[in-house]
Parts: sequence; C-alpha cells; structure tokens
Amino acid sequence: MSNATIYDVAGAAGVSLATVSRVLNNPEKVKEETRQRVLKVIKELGYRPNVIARGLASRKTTTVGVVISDITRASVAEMLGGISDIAQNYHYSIKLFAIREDMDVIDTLHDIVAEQVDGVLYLNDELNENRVEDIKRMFNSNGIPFVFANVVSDDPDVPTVSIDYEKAGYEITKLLINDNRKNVYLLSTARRYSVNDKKEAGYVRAMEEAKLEPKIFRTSGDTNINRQHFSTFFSDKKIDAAIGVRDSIAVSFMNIARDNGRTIPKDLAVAGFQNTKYALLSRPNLTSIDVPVYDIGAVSMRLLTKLMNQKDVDNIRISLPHYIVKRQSTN
Amino acid sequence: MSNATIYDVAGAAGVSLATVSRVLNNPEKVKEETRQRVLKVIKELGYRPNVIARGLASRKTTTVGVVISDITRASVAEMLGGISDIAQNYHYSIKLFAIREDMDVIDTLHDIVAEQVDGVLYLNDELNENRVEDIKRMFNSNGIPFVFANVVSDDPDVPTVSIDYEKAGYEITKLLINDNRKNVYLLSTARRYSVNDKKEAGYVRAMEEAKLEPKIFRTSGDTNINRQHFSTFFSDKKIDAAIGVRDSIAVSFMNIARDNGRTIPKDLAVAGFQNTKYALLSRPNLTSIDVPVYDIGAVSMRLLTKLMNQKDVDNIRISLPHYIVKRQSTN
DNA sequence: CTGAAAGCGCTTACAG
DNA sequence: CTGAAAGCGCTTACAG
Repeated sequence: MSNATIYDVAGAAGVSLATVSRVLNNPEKVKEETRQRVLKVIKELGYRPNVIARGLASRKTTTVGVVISDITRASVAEMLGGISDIAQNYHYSIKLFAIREDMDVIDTLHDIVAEQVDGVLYLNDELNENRVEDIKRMFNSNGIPFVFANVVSDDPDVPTVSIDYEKAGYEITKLLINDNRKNVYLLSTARRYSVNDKKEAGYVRAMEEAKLEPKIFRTSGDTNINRQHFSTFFSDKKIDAAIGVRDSIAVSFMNIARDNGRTIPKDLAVAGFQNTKYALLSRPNLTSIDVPVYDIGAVSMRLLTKLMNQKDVDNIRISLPHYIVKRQSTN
Repeated sequence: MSNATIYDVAGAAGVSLATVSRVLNNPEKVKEETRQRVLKVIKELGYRPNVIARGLASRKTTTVGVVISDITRASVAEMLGGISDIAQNYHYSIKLFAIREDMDVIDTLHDIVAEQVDGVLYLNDELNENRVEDIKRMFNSNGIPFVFANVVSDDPDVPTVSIDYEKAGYEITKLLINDNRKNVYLLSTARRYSVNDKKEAGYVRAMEEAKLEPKIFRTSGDTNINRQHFSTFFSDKKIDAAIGVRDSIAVSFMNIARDNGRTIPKDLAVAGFQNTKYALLSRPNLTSIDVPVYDIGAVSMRLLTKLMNQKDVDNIRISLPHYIVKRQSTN
C-alpha cells in the first residue's frame, strides 16, 4: 500500500508539505540535512507523488500524447520502442491515441487537448498537406508542442523527423538502372500518402534522368496484393525490375513473378522499402532501403522534449540517414 | 482555444458549477430545461472537462495502463489495436508502459501505481509463474484491477485472456502425425516462456499418444535463427516435419531446409504459430495456428472494464478459440 | 432539482 | 532555508 500522501511524509519528517515538495522538485533549495531526513521518510513510507495532483497543480502532466493512424503498420511498433525509451529517460509517460478510419481527426485532437498532455507526437503519414496544416493550427492555438514522426511535409514551420524519401527513391531506382535495367516499375499504393509521393518523385527523377519512361503501378492491399491485378501483368508488359514502396508489396510481387516463371534477379530485380523482417524471410532475400524507424521515434521524442521545455531548437526539421541493404533480389 | 473551465460554463449558463458537473456526469439528475441550457453553453464555448482535475477529484482517471514487455513483437501492435478500439468505446485512455530488459519490473509497477490508472492490462509474457504472483500481489495490494492478455498462468485467481496453447500444440502436432510423419520436431525458443511451455506440452502429449519420440530443439533468435545451429541438422537427423513456436522461426527453418535440398512439404512438412503475415509471404505458404490476437486485446480490455466497475464477472479466465490455417507447407 | 462548501494531493509565489 | 496559504479545475456529499 504505497498510498502515503505528501502530508504523511511532511508529518513524519516534521516539515511542511512545501518542503517535501521542494525536496522532490527543487532539491537544491533545501538544506542538505533536511533533505536527507525527508528522503529517508519518503523511502520508508514508499511514497510516490500522485502524478494527477501534481499535474493539476503544476499544469504539467509529464505526459506526451502519441497519435497513431494505423497501429498495425509494421513500423509503428518499432517507432514506439524508440519513443518509449527516450520518454523513459526524460520521465515522460505516453498516452496512446489510435485513430481509426471512421473517426473524426479534429475531434480526436480536441480530446487530446482535453487530456492535458504536454506535447504530441504524430506518427506515420497518410497525411496530405491540408491535414498537416489543420493539425498544426489546432495544436498551436492550444499552445501544445508537437512533432511529426515519419511524416513528410513541406511546411518549414512544422517540426518533422523523417528520412529523405525522395532521395531514397532516387537511389534505389538508380541502383537498378545502373544494373542496366530498362523497364523499372514502381509498385505504389492506390491511396496517396505523402511519403509515397516522395518515393515516387525520386523514382521519376532517376528514370527521367536516364531517359527512361517512369511506370507507376498502384495497387491496393499489401501482403495479398491483388493477384488478378497482376495476372496479365507478365504477359502484357515488359518488365525487368520492380520497386515496392513497402517490403510486403515487393515480396508479394516477387512471389507472383516467380509463379509466372520469372527468375529473380536474372529476369527481374526487385527491391523494397523499410528493410523489415519480410525482407529477410523472403526467398531470395530482398534488397531494401533501411529506414531507421527506431531512431525516428527516438529523435522525435527528443526533439519534442526540447520544444516542451522551450529550449532553443536550431533545426525543427530533421532528416535521418538511410542506406540501401543489398541482397539477392538484385545484382 | 478550448480552455474554458467549468466556471466559465457555469457563469454563462447562470448555474452553479455543481450543476454543470451533473450535466456531464449525472444528466438524469438535472431538469431537462436546465440541462439543455448548459449543454448549449458547453457547445458554444467548446468546453471539455480537464481530465486531470476530474481525475483528482473523482479518484478515477478513466485511464488504463498497458504494460508491454517486448513492444516489437509482431502480435503486440494488433493486440493494442483491439485494446484501443474497446477502450475508445468505453472512453478509457491508454497509458503505455514498455518494459525493457534492463528494467526492474517491480519498480515499474510502482510507477504505474503512482500514475493512478484505474486498471492494468499486462501483455505478452516471458513471465514465469513466480513473476505472475509478484504482479498479482502488487496490484491487489493497491486495489488495482488487472488482466493478463496472452499470458498463460495456472493461478485460478488471475484474470487471463488467451487461447488454449496446449490444445493448439496438440492439434498441430496431430495434423502432422496424421499425415504419417514420424520424426516431428518442435522448434522452440531458448528462453522459456509460459506460452511456449504450453505449446511444448501439447506437442509432447500428441507425440507420446502416437508412441513417437518428442524432439524439442531450442533456438535463440528468430528471423535469422542461428544458421550454424542448423548446419549439421539435416545431415545428422532424421526429420520429416517441424513446428515452429513462431511463424518467423518456422519460415526461417523452412528456408534453411530448402537450401539443404529438402522439398516442402514432400520431404519435410512445416507449421507455425500465430498466422502472421510471414506465413503468407513465405514460399510455400505456411500452415499456421491462427491466434486471434486482436480479439485477445479486445476481450481483455472488456474484461478489465468489468473488473474496474466491480461488475460481477462469472469467468475471469477466458480462452478464445483458435484454428489451424492449412496451407502448402503441409499436406 | 439546485447550490454552497469541502476536498482531491499536489505546486508555487509570497513572507519571513 | 522554510512555512502558511492560495489555487489548480473538478466531484460529491450535504442541505434545502
């Protein structure tokens, strides 16, 4: 039963509650001797300050809200790991807000504001620029610092942590072109995400630079990308390379290609994005862009703590390095 | 700026704050007419009660703590999805507590208690029975309801939501035995999890029933299960079937088997647990036990709400149905 | 059905 | 360096 209150501690230590509070929050303001005495009592009683009461009095909850649009996305868990590790270092708690398709985002944001979090981390795209502006306005008008993690936005006032997806798209395409592939397809998603738009832009840039025709194929689904969609693909089209905007799309496509008699990578080179476990479990192993998802989470959280503590931040738009992991699905 | 307080609402509506509070919490106690007036003002002012103040006054935070040992585990994200959906229905918030290897669990539990959550969901094990007892004692002594999700424990007083892993282990083994496989291996983890112990028990039961010798092979790692570990495996051992306690282990093993010239499923049948995306992206597709992870999350959360509201709960140990998804890796 | 008042467990100026 | 007091924004008996 560690339900001792600050009054109990004050009483047992023979000091006022103000002093106990100071020992916890501004120890340097308390005489060494008094502090030791109070600390001893705190330990004996197993006292832990009630964070709710503290939150009300100080108007700081040491809690950050983490908004997630699609919680089942593979990257989310790892990003949460990074966020959580840093949050623990800074003694912040994490409140999770999972947004479902059927929910009104703005309404959820109002809820988050009512939850009195000190800051917000907004994860993982599917956001267009308008949405980003709405969110920015909402949090700004309530004075709540926020950081977008793994979201792409061109607004210079919006704090973001991500990788340079355009460059990544360019580089992976370049890799295939340099392998003398002429008909390189980009397999993207039917739904438009800002992140995938960037990948596409990089892909297009590399193709045009090489005087090749960009060919973007949009698929819905993921692990089971529409087989029908692809059934005529191999008879109709000339294709010697494909890039999936996600590993799962790339692996899925690679499997279908093999079912259609293509040898990987001889006939067809395939690459993906994110370097997930899928890339390692596929045969052949998939070449993929490694996105430092954990780091994106960790760095966003660190940036957010700075913003919450009104530290001067030199750069609110952080781009983390990525690299290509070359495996057997390409030469 | 939705920072109107209850005072503002009371003032604008010409009532006391007690009445505003009642409109929010016990609307039936307020005269229709008054209620409408207050509701109108609430809307106009965009008032949302400060949940921290409410938490302090009512001693209920409508927040549940979710404890996660390994957040990167594939099942966690989906379970969180189930938890989150139900939590939203009941208007509970979720606070995340990720436990790292290097952390003292009991200390974390103390923190959670200090956070004043109304209840706790404990996910996804690596727990042995002693640990379960510690946790149970801790929360009981603080009067905090809790539910273990996807954790196996034999203590009848511990609320758990899971599937019958012993039975699942039995059934999948039986499937292989009925296909006339004689040398069925179980590929388990080096570390002992209660969940895997159950799978093993079911496997052993099926093997012994069939007068076959159980052979359990423990591996560390996962996606890249130790190749050296297995290098001599296929020359030394007679094996015509293998069950991985996780899909990733099964797929990884299947890949190595194929590298060693085995044809799946003719020479070697392989099955996994969890029916993750890995099972779908592997070639051949993996037969696997479907564990209703989302449902486990959802049902745990529902059970927890009952416990938090001291509803009579007839059954605090819920076992959800599972089934075998048969694919090409077995006959 | 409604209001005045106490209280939830802290923090934080303000004095001293 | 320490304490008395006000206040954070709510809820909840208690009266009426």
